[in-house]
Amino acid sequence: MRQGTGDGGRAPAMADVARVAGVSAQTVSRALGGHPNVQETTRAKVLAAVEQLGYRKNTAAGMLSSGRSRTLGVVTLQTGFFSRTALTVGVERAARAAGYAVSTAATASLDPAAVEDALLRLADQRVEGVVLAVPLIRVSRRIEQLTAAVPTVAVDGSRTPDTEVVAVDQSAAARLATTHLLELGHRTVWHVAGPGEWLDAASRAQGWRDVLEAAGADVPPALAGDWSPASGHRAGLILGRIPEVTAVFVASDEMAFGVIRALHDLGRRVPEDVSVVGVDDIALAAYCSPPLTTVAQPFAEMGALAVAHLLRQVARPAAPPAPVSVEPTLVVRSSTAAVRAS
Amino acid sequence: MRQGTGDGGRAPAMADVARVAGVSAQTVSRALGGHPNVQETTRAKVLAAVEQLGYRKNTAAGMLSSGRSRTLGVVTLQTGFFSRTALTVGVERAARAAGYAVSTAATASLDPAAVEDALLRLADQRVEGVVLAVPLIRVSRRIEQLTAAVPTVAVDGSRTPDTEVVAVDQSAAARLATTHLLELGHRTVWHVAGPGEWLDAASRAQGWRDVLEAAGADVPPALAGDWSPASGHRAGLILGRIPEVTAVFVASDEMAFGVIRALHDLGRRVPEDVSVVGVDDIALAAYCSPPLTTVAQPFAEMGALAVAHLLRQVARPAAPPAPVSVEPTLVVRSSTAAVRAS
DNA sequence: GATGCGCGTGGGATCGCTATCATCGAGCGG
DNA sequence: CCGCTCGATGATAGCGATCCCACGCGCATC
Repeated sequence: MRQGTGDGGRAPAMADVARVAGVSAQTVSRALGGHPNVQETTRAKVLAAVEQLGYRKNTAAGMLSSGRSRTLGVVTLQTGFFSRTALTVGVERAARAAGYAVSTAATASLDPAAVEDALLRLADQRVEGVVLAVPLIRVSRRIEQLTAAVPTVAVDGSRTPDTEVVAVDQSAAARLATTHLLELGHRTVWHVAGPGEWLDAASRAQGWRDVLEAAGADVPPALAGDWSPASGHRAGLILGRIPEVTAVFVASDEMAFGVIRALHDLGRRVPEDVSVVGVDDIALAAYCSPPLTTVAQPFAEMGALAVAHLLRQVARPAAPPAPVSVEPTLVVRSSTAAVRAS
Repeated sequence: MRQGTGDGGRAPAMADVARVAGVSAQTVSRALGGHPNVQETTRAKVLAAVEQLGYRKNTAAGMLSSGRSRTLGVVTLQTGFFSRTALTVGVERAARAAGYAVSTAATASLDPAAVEDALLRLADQRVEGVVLAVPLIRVSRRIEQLTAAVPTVAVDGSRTPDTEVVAVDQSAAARLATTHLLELGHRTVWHVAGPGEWLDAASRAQGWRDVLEAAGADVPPALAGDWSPASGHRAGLILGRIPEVTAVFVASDEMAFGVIRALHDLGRRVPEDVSVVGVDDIALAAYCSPPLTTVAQPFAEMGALAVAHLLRQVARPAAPPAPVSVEPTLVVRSSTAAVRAS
């Protein structure tokens, strides 16, 4: 009747299970740990005792004893950005499937000290691998040490000397968007970029510039936002006042809607007067007005890929870092249109 | 020169710090644990040794020894819903401020078995409190046991016998929205609800119905969505074909934009022909077209409040459960307009 | 028939910390 | 000046799992 939870007695330990099953604690450990050399009948007895007592392994004890935590860490930004959430979901799913727990450490800023702090919190938990889902502006000596001490995968293109990289090719995303706009007949394409410190933002700007230059088009100055719809709106208020602006590539969907709203406020229609392309393909992209042409990024897959790399590295620490690039895809909706023959 | 990380030697333990500081391990423990009865000079010596060795406490060992984890758990849905992300951020910030770590357990569905699994994962980590951020459809016997075993706060209005509740008054949110529409002169208000299993959705539907009945207005049948923009779009395609629909209260912003898109597809203008109100006040609400009138919910504050309750309960287990209700606020934008005198 | 090997099992020792109790000196009223 | 309390520190015993080693057994080998 003593069920583990409920009465006052402390939770059952492995020794209790051993007693009930009529074996040693050692055998219980092996049976539960999936070791090969345990007789099937013994394992069954152990499992029955576990069931009866409602026994659950004490992870702290296991960790202390074995030194292994079977936990992966994620360093992420303390924001509701769609991309980060989507990625974390992918990481968690993949990790759980591999029998690993996931511990996330959110950092409030990209400041090296804040990132160090997040890494330290993960280190305290003795995570066996880390997914770095923040764009590192500056890599401090301390960050290098911390990422060198444990297998680490960066998912945003930033890297430290000992970091593997699994990232969407942001430059390719930008080229996809810019090329699409040029093919629609636009003379050139303007750009609303993300914050300068984000590598994603820089790569997108670079891809955009490359395509324009290759096509012999003018390269207008890029405006910078902070990923927020409000910053997109501010940029849009500027672009909307420039008559020759007919095509804009915006570095994120949320900013893109801000841009569209501003254009609308200024009486310029999308896509009739100005075509707009975003990046991310958030759920709302297809349902706001107008439905947004955008570049989709496979965040969940990236999370899964990052975990796969991590586990490979955990299993075989000698494995050499091999950057992996995931391809984005263009989703054409109604915010882009061919230039009218005027 | 041996810095903890870096060379092959194992990480420094408390005994190493003790040796360097010239005191006993026990004193190191006390100094680091913030105990009162430690001389200031001794504490300084210990801190210096810690700094020199790059020592960090082994949380697993501490947990095993003391039985306390200084960790709070969050049970959440494995989705990118804005509300859940925002809430988790609030929880994390508040917990960290109180010196607690946060461990999240995502569940893929609302199925009791899946929720049990998430709770078990948290129990395995010996969390000292749990924030239940999932709307419980059905509370299994097992869930009751698990939530009774540890202080628990539900943040969505669902509850088990031993659960405290910190929730936004969803019924009030619905009344705010519905009243706003009636005051604009609409004869009645239609409703696109969330999934039937969600208590939030049910409360919003109830509040909507209450206001209509109190005003002596017709209560049209409610349509149900699944929170996704796509489901809002489907509902909108139905509502848009009914000529007498002039006002719609939608249970979430994302669905609201789906509804607006559908109305637009059918040639009905928002707000000229139909007024629409959403719930949540997501970042995009102000920047899509038209800017959405919506009911804002203070998610981050709720997270902080939940943590406060939890910590109070951890400190004083006898404290009686006291449901707390947080008030939502109406944000009027351009998706609602007075009925034209026709 | 002794040797050796592999398998299934049990018996400590151990991980790093905290709780508990013991100790030792300083301050103080009687 | 004694015994008392109280504050600061040290020694010891766990917490609950895993690791390494030893042990007994059956079977193939020479």
